[in-house]
Amino acid sequence: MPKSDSGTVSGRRLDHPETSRIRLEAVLSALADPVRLSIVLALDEGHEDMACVSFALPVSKSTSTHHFRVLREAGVIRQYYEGTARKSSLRTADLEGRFPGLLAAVLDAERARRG
Amino acid sequence: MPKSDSGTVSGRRLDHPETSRIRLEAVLSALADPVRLSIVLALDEGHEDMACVSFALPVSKSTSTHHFRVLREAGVIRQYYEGTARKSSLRTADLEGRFPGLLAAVLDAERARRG
DNA sequence: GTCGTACTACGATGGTTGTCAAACTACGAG
DNA sequence: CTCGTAGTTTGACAACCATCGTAGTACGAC
Repeated sequence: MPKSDSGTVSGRRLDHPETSRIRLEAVLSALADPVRLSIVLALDEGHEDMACVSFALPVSKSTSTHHFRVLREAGVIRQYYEGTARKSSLRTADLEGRFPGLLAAVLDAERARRG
Repeated sequence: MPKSDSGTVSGRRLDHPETSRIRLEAVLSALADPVRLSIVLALDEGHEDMACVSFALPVSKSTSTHHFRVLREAGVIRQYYEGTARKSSLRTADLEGRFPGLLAAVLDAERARRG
C-alpha cells in the first residue's frame, strides 16, 4: 500500500503531471469552464487549505470531483489527502515557469469580470 | 442587400462581438484547440492578409470554415470579404484591452513549444 | 467494532464539438 | 455566359464532456 507524505494512507493514487509536461491546450481547456474558473479563483484568493466541499459549488459532489480531477490532470492544481479531506492548492509557480503570465492574465480577467 | 466597406457584396453577414462583450471563457475555449492555435499563431506572425486556404491546415475545407467561425464569434479574429477570398486578422488590440497579457502569454507559450 | 463525513467510481444521459463529404453560393476571369 | 476558385451550408457521425444519482471506499471519532 502506498503512503502519502502527509502520513495518511490514500486509497487511490493522485497523479500529477510533471511541470515540464504540462500542456498548453490542457490548461486552456481546463480554465475554459465556469465552475473550474471559480475553483481556481478561490484557490488563488488564499483558500489553499480548503477541502472540496467548502467551495459551495453549484454542482453535485460527483461533478465537483470531476472538475477537480480535470484541473489536477491538466497540471493547474495539486491535491493531497489529509484525513478524509482532500486539500487542493494552485500550482502557481509551476505554471508561471512554464507559461509566464498566463495564469495571472486569466485570473485578472476573471476578477475584473466579477466586479 | 448589405454592402461591406471593401466594396464587394457579401452573401452572408459576418457578426463579430463588440470588444466589451468578448467573453473570457469563449476566448479560452477558442484557443484550446490545436488547429485554431495554429491559425492564431500564423496570423500573429504577419500573415494578416492570408485567405483561409493559404494556411495549409490538416483538415478539410468545411472544418476550416468551422474553426474560423469559432475564432470570429469568440472575438479573437476579424474577417472580411475581398473578392472570393475571406481575409482574417487578429484582434490583438481589442483583446489586449479587454484581457491584458492573455493573448501574448498564449502566443509566447505556443511559440516556445514549437521550438 | 459502529457511525458519520468526505470523497471516489460507475453507469447513464443529454448536449456540445471536431470531423467529413456533398451540394450550394459568390466572385473574378475569359 | 461559362468556368474555376474560394468559401459556406447542411446533414451526418463519432467522440467527448458536464451533469447526475447511486453505490462504494477511506478515514476519524466514539
